[in-house]
Amino acid sequence: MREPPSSAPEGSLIDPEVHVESFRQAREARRLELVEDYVELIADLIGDGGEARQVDIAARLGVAQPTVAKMLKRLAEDGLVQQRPYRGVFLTAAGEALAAQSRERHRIVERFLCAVGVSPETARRDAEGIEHHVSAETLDAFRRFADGHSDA
Amino acid sequence: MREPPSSAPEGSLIDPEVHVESFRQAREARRLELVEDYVELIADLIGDGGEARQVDIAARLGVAQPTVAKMLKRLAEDGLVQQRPYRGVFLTAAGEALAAQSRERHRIVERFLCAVGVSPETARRDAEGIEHHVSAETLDAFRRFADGHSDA
DNA sequence: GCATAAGTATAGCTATTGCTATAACTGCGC
DNA sequence: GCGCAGTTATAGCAATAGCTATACTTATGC
Repeated sequence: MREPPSSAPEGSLIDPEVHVESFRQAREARRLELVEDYVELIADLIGDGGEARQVDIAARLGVAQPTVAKMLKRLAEDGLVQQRPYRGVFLTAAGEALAAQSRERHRIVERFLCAVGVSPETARRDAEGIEHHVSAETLDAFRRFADGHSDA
Repeated sequence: MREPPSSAPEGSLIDPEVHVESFRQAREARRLELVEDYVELIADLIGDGGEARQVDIAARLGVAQPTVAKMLKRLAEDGLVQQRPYRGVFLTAAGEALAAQSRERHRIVERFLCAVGVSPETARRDAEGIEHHVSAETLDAFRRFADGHSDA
């Protein structure tokens, strides 16, 4: 009692393959969000005070210290950070690279939001979530726009 | 060997409370993402073909059918959908409301991305992830911008 | 140098979201 | 009305990300 949807979609539904790909991309981004947040924050903490302690990371992220410890173990397995027991945590070359990239993207998104009229506080908070879902092409458009409207 | 960070932040670090709040908001958004995606998709499927079957939802989302079944049970517990065993799934009034809101937000974000010069395909894919992290204020800015540049 | 405070590690729990495999049910053809 | 194909339900597993409680290590003060 269902006609094959081969030719004419009768509603607002888009191509299933595109749909799947969009969701797949969103899931993938969600998986990487936390990793990027951690690496970005560790880079900031090291840049600010010379070291990144678990308690500081936990306080910044708003989570408990064991949660951070577990995550750092995973980041170490992924080769992004290096940790010495009971000592601080450092970024590997790969970690530095990812942090730099994340920070740059974050900065562009935040600046862009301000450029389109969002208040600085909201821009900062929304950028934290949006940055992970911005593709290279969109980031490029954001950068161009922000550059062109930096003082409007 | 660490001075108290009471007065002057010497690096690029923002106020810890703001930091925590940003991450908390991002985590909260992440928790709601899936729910909104499901409800939005169910509304689309019903609007398109009159019914939303688990296999169709699974095919669109790119996940397995049992994953959908489990999620629908949760949505039913949350009062967003109503399901009859071995029959289709329907949206409750609350589900309809959430779907309408999600769809509207999705539409605005996608339209906005196109307005700033992103290609339609990329706009569609990025919107799927971005929409969940856009606050009311930012959405308003997006809408204003898209309305003013609909044909530029 | 020893006690205490601060920071880190570990154990064990929960919830979420994905999977595969398989059982149960519906509806259709014949 | 029986069987088979399609659909849904259920069971059980894994990974992730959070938590509390507690043990361990380091560093500091005296």
